[in-house]
Amino acid sequence: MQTSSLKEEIWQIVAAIPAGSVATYGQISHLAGYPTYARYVGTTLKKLPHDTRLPWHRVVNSKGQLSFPAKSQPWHQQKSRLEAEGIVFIGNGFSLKKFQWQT
DNA sequence: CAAGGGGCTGTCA
DNA sequence: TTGACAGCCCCTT
Repeated sequence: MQTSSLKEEIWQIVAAIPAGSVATYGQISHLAGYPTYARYVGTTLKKLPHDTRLPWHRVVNSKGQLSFPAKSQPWHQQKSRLEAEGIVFIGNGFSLKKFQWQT
C-alpha cells in the first residue's frame, strides 16, 4: 500500500526499531527503499514535533555514535535514553555491531 | 518563483 | 589507519 509521503515511511521504520537496539540513518533509508535518503532521515526526524512518540533516539550515524556534538544537551538526552534501554556506551559511542538493529 | 541547508554516507589518498 | 570531499532529496524562507 502506498503511504501519503516518504517521511511517513521513515516514521514507520523508526517506530519499528525494537528497544535495546539502534539503527543507522543509512539503514533506515535503505529499508525504506531509498539508500540515498540517509540524510533526509536525519533532517526529517529533526522536524518532528516535540510530542512525537517515535524512538528517534534509537537512530544514530554509521559510526555508532550520536550525531550531536558530545556534551551537548540533546547528546546527553539521547545517550540517557539509550542507556535506559540497555545500550552500553563507551566514550562518545557504543558497540554498534552489538546493538545495531538486525533485520 | 528560486536558492540553501540539514541529527549522513561512501570512496579516495 | 584516519582525514577530507562531493552527492543525495525534501522542506523552509
